[in-house]
Amino acid sequence: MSESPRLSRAERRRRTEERILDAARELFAEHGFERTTIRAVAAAAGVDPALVMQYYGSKQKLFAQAAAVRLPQPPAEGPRHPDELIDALLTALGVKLDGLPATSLATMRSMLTHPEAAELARETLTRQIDDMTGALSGPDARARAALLICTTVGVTIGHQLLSLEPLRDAPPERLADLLRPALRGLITPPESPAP
Amino acid sequence: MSESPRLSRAERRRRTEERILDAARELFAEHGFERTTIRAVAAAAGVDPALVMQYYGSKQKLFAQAAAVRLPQPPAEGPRHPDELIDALLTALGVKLDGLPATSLATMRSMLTHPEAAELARETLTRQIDDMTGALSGPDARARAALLICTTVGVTIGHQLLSLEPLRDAPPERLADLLRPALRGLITPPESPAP
DNA sequence: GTCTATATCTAGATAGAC
DNA sequence: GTCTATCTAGATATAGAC
Repeated sequence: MSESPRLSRAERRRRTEERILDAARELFAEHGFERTTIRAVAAAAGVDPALVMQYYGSKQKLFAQAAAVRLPQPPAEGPRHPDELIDALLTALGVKLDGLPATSLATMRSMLTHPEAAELARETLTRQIDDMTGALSGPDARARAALLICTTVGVTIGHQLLSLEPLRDAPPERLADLLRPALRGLITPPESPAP
Repeated sequence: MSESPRLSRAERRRRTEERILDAARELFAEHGFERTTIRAVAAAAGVDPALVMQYYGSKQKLFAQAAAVRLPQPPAEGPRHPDELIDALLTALGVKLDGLPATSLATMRSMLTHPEAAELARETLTRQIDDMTGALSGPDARARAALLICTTVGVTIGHQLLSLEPLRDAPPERLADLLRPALRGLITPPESPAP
């Protein structure tokens, strides 16, 4: 079981930390903050519970690390073509792909019941809304942006977190195709035909 | 403080039970299952914690009562006019109005982290999806119905549970108007112009 | 550095006094 | 019938042995 023997102490420690964090992410993503125990995380990572505390200080801090989202999208500069926007949306929220990263799922899973996760989610979503707002033209851009983001959130929840059977069984690309006209309905400025 | 003195014992008890249930609904809706304590419910209802147990047996059972949704919409018979469907959707999920009943909020708040709430939510949403499916024509009716429901769920979460500022500040009717084209994009059968 | 053992805290549930 | 007091379980967090 022991890996290559030439691993520095620091390297071994780094790997253990990472293993713990990965385990935490998965459990937080699956069960949420409250129902995930330090013991379970330790067991999943194959370490002692005390070690988890040693490394991360508290359950809160462990969650903060596990759920920290490194926003990967600074692009969204100025208005773009609607179809690009739609694709960006579908990609960004992982509707297209088979699943969001555990990091995002962890935040999402707990955002309705854990204050810190709620704050994190609000910040992330607000930022996404702001980016999207800049890309929209016409009246009520900010509200429309918010509705766009919330739509993808709702679909993600139904698909990834609740596993609603009609969404779970449908191929992701098909869902993306079905969603396109709806998203376009929010992207197209209201009360004026498409430009 | 004592009410009209001519209240039968049974009547007084009934009112106390109701007061407890109301308090439970609000706290479950606001904080979720895990973070709501029997003690807090009792305090909010102005009774002793033991009384809550006496009446409802367990926290689980109290939650089940508080979150039990009496589905108020058997209508949805056969296909209708798209605009009617849209209005029904917007009304049903309380986007239009100022808020959902605490009962529904309680279920929603906990559906991502509490297994029983998740099951309840799945049943309710699946039923709504089924009703909606029957009202849609064209291919992939069930998937489109699911996307419609999830959209309203996402907006409700952003609005009522996360209080995203762009949604919180916008008048509900305005949001409804902005959502209409998007919902229409899912109601209109794909790959064919509007009938 | 790692783990055993334990302290402490919180909350659900219960028993018995009034 | 109502409440005080308590029991119990489960979890975070810590102290100290190895």
